[in-house]
Amino acid sequence: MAETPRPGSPGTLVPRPPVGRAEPAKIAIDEIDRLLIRELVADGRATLSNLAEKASLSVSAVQSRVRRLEARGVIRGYTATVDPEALGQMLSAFVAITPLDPSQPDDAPARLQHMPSIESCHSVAGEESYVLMVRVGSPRHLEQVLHEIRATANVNTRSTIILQTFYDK
Amino acid sequence: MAETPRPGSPGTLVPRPPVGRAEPAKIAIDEIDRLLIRELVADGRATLSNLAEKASLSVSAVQSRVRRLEARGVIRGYTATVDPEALGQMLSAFVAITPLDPSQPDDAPARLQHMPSIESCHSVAGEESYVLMVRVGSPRHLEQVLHEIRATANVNTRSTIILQTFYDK
DNA sequence: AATGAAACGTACATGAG
DNA sequence: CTCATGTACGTTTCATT
Repeated sequence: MAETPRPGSPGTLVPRPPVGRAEPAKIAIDEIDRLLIRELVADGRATLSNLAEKASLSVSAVQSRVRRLEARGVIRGYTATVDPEALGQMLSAFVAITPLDPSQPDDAPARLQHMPSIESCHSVAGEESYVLMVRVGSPRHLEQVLHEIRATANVNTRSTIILQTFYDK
Repeated sequence: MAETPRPGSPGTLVPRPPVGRAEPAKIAIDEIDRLLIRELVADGRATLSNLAEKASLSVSAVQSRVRRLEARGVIRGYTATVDPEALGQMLSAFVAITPLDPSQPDDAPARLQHMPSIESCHSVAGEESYVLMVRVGSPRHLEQVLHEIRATANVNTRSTIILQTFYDK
């Protein structure tokens, strides 16, 4: 195959076409779908009739779209949003962890999954290997959880205490 | 007031009573409430009858409890859980930011709130001042968002790319 | 606080155009 | 996708314990 003329030769700092939005979209998700999703994120208990009104569509049409979005996994499910502090989880933190022994199989996420104080677990490209979001009742409780994390997954931890959450859409 | 006898004198490493759960609990949330919350987190569209069955309670009893939890703000609301990748947000990152000019009023969270790529914003006790969770379509898009964050809030940024999310309860 | 029943409203499913 | 129909069900209210 012939090489396409380089749109910016190596070493130049000339950027390529305008950014726009990356649109990999395996299958089509149109504007109506996006509207329905927005509404359902705003109110997970919205009825089909609610949605139909917002979308200026019939209930049936909305129904099939929502079912399709659910089937495709675009909509994963529905959940109640709970105030952690109301449940006594007064302290939240990001906990970045690094395996101590790189020669051993790294199954930290699996080992930690059962711990109820761990809300999420991401593997990351950065100084550490994983970042956890942890919610506990008190500093004492955090200490205990950190000990358990270290012992369970054989990792170092670096914690960043959350002082205030401004928004979490 | 007389000083209470020190339960562990300064300098000792003797811990105090067992950890248990910190229970600040302004008002009572009993086990049934917790069950209802758990069920509603698992399925935000669960009906009162569903919940009544799980709790072995009457529909009316469940109704008043759920309404109370909502009114108190324990249950903040209901939302659909959406797969970010299905919506073309293929890249997520933690972005830690630090104000460049400490003498200026720090209103970074307010300034950034309008940006749709920013999913959450926490102020933290750590090396940086805030940690954002950002979702974008591509590395190019991330670059653009980072520029906008820096320009809008007059901050430095340090990004940690999320490679994979194992769980996010 | 919880129960049970009664009444109401409507959300949802289905099939035709 | 719209429209129309019928059933089922979720919710609300209230009297009672």
